[in-house]
Amino acid sequence: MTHMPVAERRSRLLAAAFAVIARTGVSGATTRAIVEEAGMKLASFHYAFESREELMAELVNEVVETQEVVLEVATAADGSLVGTLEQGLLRYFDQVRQDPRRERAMFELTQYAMRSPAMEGFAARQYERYRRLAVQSLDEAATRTGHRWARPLDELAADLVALTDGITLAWLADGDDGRARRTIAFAARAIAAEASPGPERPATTAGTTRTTTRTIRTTRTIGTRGGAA
Amino acid sequence: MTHMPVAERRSRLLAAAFAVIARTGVSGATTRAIVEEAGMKLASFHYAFESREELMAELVNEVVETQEVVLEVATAADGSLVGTLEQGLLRYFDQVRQDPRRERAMFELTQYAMRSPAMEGFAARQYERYRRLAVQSLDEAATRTGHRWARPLDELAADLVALTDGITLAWLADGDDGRARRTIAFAARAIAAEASPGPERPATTAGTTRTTTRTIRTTRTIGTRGGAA
DNA sequence: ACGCAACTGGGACATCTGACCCACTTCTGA
DNA sequence: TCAGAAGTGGGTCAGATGTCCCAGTTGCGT
Repeated sequence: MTHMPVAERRSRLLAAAFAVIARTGVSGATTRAIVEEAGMKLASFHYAFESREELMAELVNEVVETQEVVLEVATAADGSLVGTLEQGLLRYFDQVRQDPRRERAMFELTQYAMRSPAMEGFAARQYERYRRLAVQSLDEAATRTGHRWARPLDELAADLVALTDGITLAWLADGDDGRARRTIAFAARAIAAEASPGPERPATTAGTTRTTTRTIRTTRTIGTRGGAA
Repeated sequence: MTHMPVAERRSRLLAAAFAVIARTGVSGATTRAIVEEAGMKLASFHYAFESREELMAELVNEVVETQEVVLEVATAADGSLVGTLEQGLLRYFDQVRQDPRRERAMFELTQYAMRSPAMEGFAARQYERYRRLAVQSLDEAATRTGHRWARPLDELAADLVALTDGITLAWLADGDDGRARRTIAFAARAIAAEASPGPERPATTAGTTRTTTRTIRTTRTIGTRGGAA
C-alpha cells in the first residue's frame, strides 16, 4: 500500500469497516477482515488506530453525524398533505430497498453501541438526529400544503420515526414490498390526521406541482463501498 | 452436574443461552459462557448439541414458537376503542420496561437469524407470528367496543406491529418513558381511526368494565432466567 | 447385584483474533 | 542531499473459542 496521510487512512478504514459490517455483521468485522476490505496490511490498522474499539467508536460517531438520511419532501400531485407524506415515505422506502444492507448495518451499529458502555448515549443521539430530520420534513410538508400540526412537532417526529423504523424492520425481515407500501399509506394517513387545515398557506402558485428536494447532508464518507444487494 | 435426560439438558442450555444473549449479546454467547450460565461442563454441551450452530438454530425456533408475547386486551373504562387500544399498548410497554434485555435479545436473535442462511425465513415467520397475535387483539378490541375494522385485519395487524416495533426500538435507545407513552397514544388513535362504528355490538352489560386477559401461549421455557435489569 | 448404556469431567488441539514489534522503505524539510 | 520522521510489511504472541477425546462414573433394567 502506498504512502498515505493518517487521516486518509483512518477514513478509508472506517469506510471499509462499514462495508464489512454491512456484509457480514459487526461480529464479522475483525481487524483482518477490515484491512483486507481496505486493501491494507494488518500493521497499518494499528498504525492508524489504537485498537479495534477505537475504530468502532469512531465509526459509530461518524455514522451518527454523517450518515446521509435523505428525507425528501415533494408536494404530491393533488397537493394534499396525506399524499405528500406518502410520497416522502415511499422515497425513503425506495432507498431502503436499494441498499438493505446499509440499513441492516445501521441497526446493528445502533445495537452494538447500546451494549458498549463506552458508547452510551450514542443510540439516544442517533434517534435525536432522526427526529430532527423528521421535524424538518414534517414542517416542510405542512407549510407546503397549508396545514398546521395540532401537536408539538417534536412529538409527531417521534411518531414518524417509530413508523419508519417499524416499516423498515418488518421489510428487512420479510421483504414484502406490498405490505410495506400499505403500511406506508397507513402511516401517511395517521400522521396527516394530526394536522388541521391551518392558516399558514404559503404563497404558492396553485396547480403547480413543485418538487423541492431536501437533502440534509451531502457528506458521504461512510458506506459508499457496499453496493446494493 | 447430576444426571439428566438429554431433552432436559437441551432445554436448560437453550434457556441459559437466551439468558447470556440477553446479558451480553449474541457475540457473547460462547459455548463456555452458556455452559457456565447453565452450571454445566463444556463436554455436556457437545453431548446435548452437535454444535453451537445447532443450538442457535434450535433457540431461534424455540423463540419463534414459544416466546410468550402477552397481548392483553382490556376494555377501557370509558369503553372506547381508542382507550382500549391504548390500554393494551401500555400493558405491552410495561412488559418491555420490566425486562428490556429480553426485548433486546429478541431483536438480536432476529438479526442473527436474518444473517444466517440456515435460518432463512425465521425472521419472516417471527413477524408473521407477531401479526397473528395482533390480529387476535385487534379483533377482540373491536368486538368488545362494538366496532368494525374498515380494512383487512391482516393489514392493520402489520401497521400495529410496525408501531410497537418502532416504539420499542426508540425506547430501548433513549429510555424516554414519556415519549414512548405519547407515541403509544398516537398509535392508539391511528389504529382506531381505521375502524368505523360497526353493527356487531356484543352482548355486554353496559357500564361493567370487564377485563379479560388473553395470553396466547403460556409455555415459557425460554428467557425465564434473565431477571429484570 | 450387576452389567451395559447413558452421561460426566478434565484436558487437549487447531484456529481465529486483537495486539504488537522491529527491520525496512519512502517522504520531507533543512 | 541527506538525516530523521512518517509509514509499511511480515512475523509473532497470548488469549479466546469451537470441537473433540477418552477415561471415569452414574443410573436403570433385569
